[in-house]
Amino acid sequence: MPYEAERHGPRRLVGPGFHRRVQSAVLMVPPGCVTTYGDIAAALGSVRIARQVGFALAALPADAAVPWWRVVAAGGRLSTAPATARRQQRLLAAEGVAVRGTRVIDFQGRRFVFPGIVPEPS
DNA sequence: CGGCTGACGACCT
DNA sequence: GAGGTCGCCAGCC
Repeated sequence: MPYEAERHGPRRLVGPGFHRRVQSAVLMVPPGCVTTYGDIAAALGSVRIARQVGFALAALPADAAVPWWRVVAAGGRLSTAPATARRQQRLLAAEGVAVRGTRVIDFQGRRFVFPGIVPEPS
């Protein structure tokens, strides 16, 4: 599936290669499901770059065609930035994903597992 | 090239 | 459960 943001012109696309790889991964997550920064990091090749995944999403423009709200922290917790967390909760609720406090209800059941996710080689 | 900045995650009180 | 510490590393000056 092509990268939807790409069709809207270069200005919508958050540039560098790493950011694009993160966005491609997020686009795989279907509505009503969630994934974690760590899972995306693992899908990209290293569980150690979970934090960079977060920064890449933070750099997204407001009009990016990327469902960033489906990405939560480990254990189904929402992001630590309060303003972001509120927006995220509202967007998740619109997809039928309930949140109590800062945690997704039934996180394991809602979790999207990336195909071919492999633990770090060396 | 070097320092700064963080939507994380694991672990500790 | 609710705080804090620390290692992690890609971008951007």
